[in-house]
Amino acid sequence: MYQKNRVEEMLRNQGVKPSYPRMRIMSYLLENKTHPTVDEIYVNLLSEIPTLSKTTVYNTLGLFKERGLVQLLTIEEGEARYDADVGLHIHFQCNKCGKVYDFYPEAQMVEFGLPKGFEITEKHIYFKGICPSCEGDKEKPVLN
Amino acid sequence: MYQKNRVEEMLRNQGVKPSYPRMRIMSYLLENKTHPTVDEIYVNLLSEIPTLSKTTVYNTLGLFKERGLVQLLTIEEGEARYDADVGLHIHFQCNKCGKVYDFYPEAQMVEFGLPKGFEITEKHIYFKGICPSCEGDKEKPVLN
DNA sequence: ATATTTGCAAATAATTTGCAGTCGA
DNA sequence: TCGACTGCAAATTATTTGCAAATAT
Repeated sequence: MYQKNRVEEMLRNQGVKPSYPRMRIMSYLLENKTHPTVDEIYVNLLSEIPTLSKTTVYNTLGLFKERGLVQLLTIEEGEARYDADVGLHIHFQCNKCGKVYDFYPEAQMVEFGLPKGFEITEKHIYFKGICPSCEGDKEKPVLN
Repeated sequence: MYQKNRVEEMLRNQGVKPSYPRMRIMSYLLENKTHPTVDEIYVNLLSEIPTLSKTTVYNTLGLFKERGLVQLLTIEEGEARYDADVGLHIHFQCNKCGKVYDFYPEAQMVEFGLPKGFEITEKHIYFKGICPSCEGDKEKPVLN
């Protein structure tokens, strides 16, 4: 469980005013490491923040991304997922259940070089396949 | 320039009937290694195939992907890009001009392992940043 | 003639925008 | 009070779907 103050400080550190919706959205991301979509965040917070609008969720996540507080995952076509872990790690999405897993490889396993002149600001590694719990049947996404 | 017969054979090999639109779409991908979006393919082929519809482009690319003839890139949010090179390589997208570059790293540089039980069918590596031609100003995407 | 492919138009889904109301220093 | 934040509704964009017409074997 993240302290309210801790989250507030995170936001302030990046120049983001810690309004109530922003605090709750950041807390949600920190407490639910499930790479939620905008809609998942919206739906789940709506019961606690009845006045919340999806526009605010979009605005807030866009702002967080700009300030480097979150990562935007484009692993799946047609929907944006957000991750409060901004460090380099591998995302694996199961083609059957749609769940996204995290893996933290040894540093030397992800050492790639690019020619001089390319300034890298973001690195994303996405794998797809079948996860152990879905092993057996190889159908396409069912997403519950 | 790809031989008509060569493309036809590629499609047949994967059980795809080589209709005229399919041949042209595959040729476009083979000749324009720019990771085009559905719309780019559609617009560019329209002058040569006036009856072409976007539905056909969607259908065809979906079929190609199913048969492993092309790769779907989700490097950018909100639009699907397609790549006829299905081997593992690094995609770098410039935040300013939006162009997507390809890099072919040494095999040992992209050796990552996952726990037993995860069956991997696709690997994608996406980098973002500023390319040499856009060096100097770090604005956000302009996309021509 | 029969199955497949194509293409229009409508439907859906995610995201963005315009703008008015609200909140906080 | 002023600028920033929020939220509704409408607009935009990408993609999918239903079905009829065209095509090919």
